[in-house]
Amino acid sequence: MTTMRAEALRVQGALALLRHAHEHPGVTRAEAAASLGLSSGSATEIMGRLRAARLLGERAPAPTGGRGRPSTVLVAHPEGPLVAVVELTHATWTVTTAAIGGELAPAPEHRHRGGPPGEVLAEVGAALAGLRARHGDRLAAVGVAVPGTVRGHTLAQAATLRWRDVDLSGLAASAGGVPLTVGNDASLAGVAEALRGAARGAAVALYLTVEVGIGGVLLVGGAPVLGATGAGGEFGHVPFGDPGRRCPCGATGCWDLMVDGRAMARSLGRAEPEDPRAFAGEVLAAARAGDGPARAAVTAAADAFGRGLGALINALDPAVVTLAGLGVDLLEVAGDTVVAAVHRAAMAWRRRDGLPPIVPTRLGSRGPAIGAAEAALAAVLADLTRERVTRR
Amino acid sequence: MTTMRAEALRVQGALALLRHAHEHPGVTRAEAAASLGLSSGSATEIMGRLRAARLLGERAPAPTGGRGRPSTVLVAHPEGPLVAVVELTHATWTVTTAAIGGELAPAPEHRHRGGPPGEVLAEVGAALAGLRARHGDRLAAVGVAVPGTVRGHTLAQAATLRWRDVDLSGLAASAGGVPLTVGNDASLAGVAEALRGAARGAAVALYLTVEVGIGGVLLVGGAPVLGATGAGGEFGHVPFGDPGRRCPCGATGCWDLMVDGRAMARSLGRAEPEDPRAFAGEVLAAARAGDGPARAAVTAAADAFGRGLGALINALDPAVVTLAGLGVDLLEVAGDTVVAAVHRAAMAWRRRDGLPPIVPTRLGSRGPAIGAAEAALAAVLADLTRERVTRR
DNA sequence: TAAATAAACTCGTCTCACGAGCATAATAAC
DNA sequence: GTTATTATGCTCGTGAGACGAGTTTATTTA
Repeated sequence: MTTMRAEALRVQGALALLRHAHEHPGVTRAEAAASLGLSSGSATEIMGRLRAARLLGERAPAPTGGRGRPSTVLVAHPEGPLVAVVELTHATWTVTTAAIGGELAPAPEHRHRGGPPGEVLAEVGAALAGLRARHGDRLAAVGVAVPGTVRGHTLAQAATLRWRDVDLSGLAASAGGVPLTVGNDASLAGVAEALRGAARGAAVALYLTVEVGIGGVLLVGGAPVLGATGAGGEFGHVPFGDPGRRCPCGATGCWDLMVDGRAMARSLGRAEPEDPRAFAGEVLAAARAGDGPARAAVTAAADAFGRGLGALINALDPAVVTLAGLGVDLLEVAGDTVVAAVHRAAMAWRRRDGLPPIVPTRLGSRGPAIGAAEAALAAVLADLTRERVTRR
Repeated sequence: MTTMRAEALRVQGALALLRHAHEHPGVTRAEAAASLGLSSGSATEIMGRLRAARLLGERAPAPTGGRGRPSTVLVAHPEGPLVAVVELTHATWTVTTAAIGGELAPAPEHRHRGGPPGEVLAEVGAALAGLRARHGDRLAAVGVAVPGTVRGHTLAQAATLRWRDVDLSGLAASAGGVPLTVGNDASLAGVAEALRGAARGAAVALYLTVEVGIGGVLLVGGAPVLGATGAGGEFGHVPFGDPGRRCPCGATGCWDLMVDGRAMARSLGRAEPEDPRAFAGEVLAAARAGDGPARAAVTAAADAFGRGLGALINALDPAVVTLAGLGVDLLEVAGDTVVAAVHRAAMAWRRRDGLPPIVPTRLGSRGPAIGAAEAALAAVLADLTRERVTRR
């Protein structure tokens, strides 16, 4: 009866190399060994074990042009573990796979009719069963990104889908009973941005996405700060707005209400739009085309957005702020207004020392899926601690 | 030329036991081995190495009353490493030591006249030199808690001391050139609360202290989220207050202005007090004694405090909120008001699911010193990764 | 074709943790 | 007071991982 600690210790070196290869796709064995401080002998030994365990493979390098024996490139083992990645949006679903290294296999986007959960989940489940049939035991985990509040394996609330308390653990069963990780799309996109996007390497990063309301997450060392119940990152429901205005969330003055399509409609004297996201798109297009009232509405939203951003920068001191969704548009159309508002809201000494850069997402709409893949792969790597990665 | 990775791996088991003993003072060897999953043989071997390295010792147990051979209690080695702990407040300084396990040696509190930095630092430096003379090489690090903004080893700004850009690295020299960790007093108190106080074990905890303005820190897994420049936790400068009111920090509407002695003075129609902290104390005493206007002023502050708290709970979703300073008084005198305001500011589903407990600090005024000791000891433990903890 | 260079492989050695068996220190039962 | 019971600590042979010196291999340059 060998204890877990010993096993964990044993595979430490192997796991370190595996993690490094995952986090630095395309790295050569020699580079990896150097940055981990491994001797070439140890690297050989560890690679032998990882190859035998079907975790990591090597391929011939693209010729570097330099002298000396070329080093092999570390890649996912061709028969190595895969994770299934499910991305659910208010109108589409996508199922694909990712291997160590994090790259997503291309996959088609399916539209759904926004019906009851069972209908959509059946389709997704069938796709997962297909992956299971194709890849068998290689399928090691499922990562799911959903547009709503997540608690454990259930989607507690998804306003755009009009779903409540939907249990997603059936998806794990469809994929053969493998571990399941479920996350909010914005949180996962933030993770992706911190691991492989515009916030890579930042010790503390803030990710904010504006669609209908504001979603976001604080990332510390690439890990999302999800809070005690997994519902952290509700920055939209901090009262940076008009204290007299009641939010559907039950609080008043929420920042949410000042930034999105609903706010623009109010600025323009219109009724609340059916689809605030689409409405915001129209207003932004008009503003880009030079329409005066539209510009004013966009500028007002940009100002409110920047004011809140400045306050969050005061409180959290991120090294970088990454924006997605309408945030990118506000930055493009009224970047000066955003920056000026951030400036005004920031503490004086922060202005002097330089505020963090505010940059658009680099992964765009693939963020949630990439983040879901990372979450699932992290679970797979963590699980290996218990498995045997021994010689032969 | 042995690489670092190998050394790090070698001492892993020893470090794990050492950390466990540090984090669970008074644990027995048998308990520690069980929770780390070590066999009794391994525990013996590791303890042998740790004893030989003068890191950990054992003492005879208090009789448990149970059957069987009693297990020894893990304690800091009597000749083991010590850290010097410096706590600087607006009116006092204290220098003491802590060993593995984190307990502070009792030490007198010295008053200072709030003069120029050199004067006070000379006194502190002399005390550190004294510790160095007494303990020699056992003194392994210095941890400092200061009432102000810290950047690296310099105290960038300390309003109550009227210091700016004071370099503290001289303190390391006084102690014999050992590593130095400097931290903001509120951040360190938060760390202490998370590791050994009321927030122990919480995955995410929020610590807030009200003195003049609001200091605080978010703790994730016991580690402070200090942000990119080390200036995170400025929750007092988030605009939960009156948007028209300008804050000395350069922003407007800061929460700070609504909660402390200055706010109470405004409520009472008084001029801004010289010493807002002392003034707040008087108002609280009057409120406790039943004075009507004082009660109203305290209630207003409690309401503003609770409103901001609720917003922060929305954004960060802590498992527990720990209060210090005036926050404790507000909770005692007007706890109902605080809780009601939190309730109103929280999102509806959070109200339903239960808000996190809001509790007073358990470490009181010793928080900053305990946190400084923890920070310094963490540096010492991290350093051991490179040292040899080998047999004999 | 040979020299230079960089990387991978081989193999003897070291250290760590394991675990089975034995020794020890306390309480409980008689 | 003596013996059984129980939990713990110690001894020691074993296996695994990483090291590093020396050797082999693959590529570029002369």
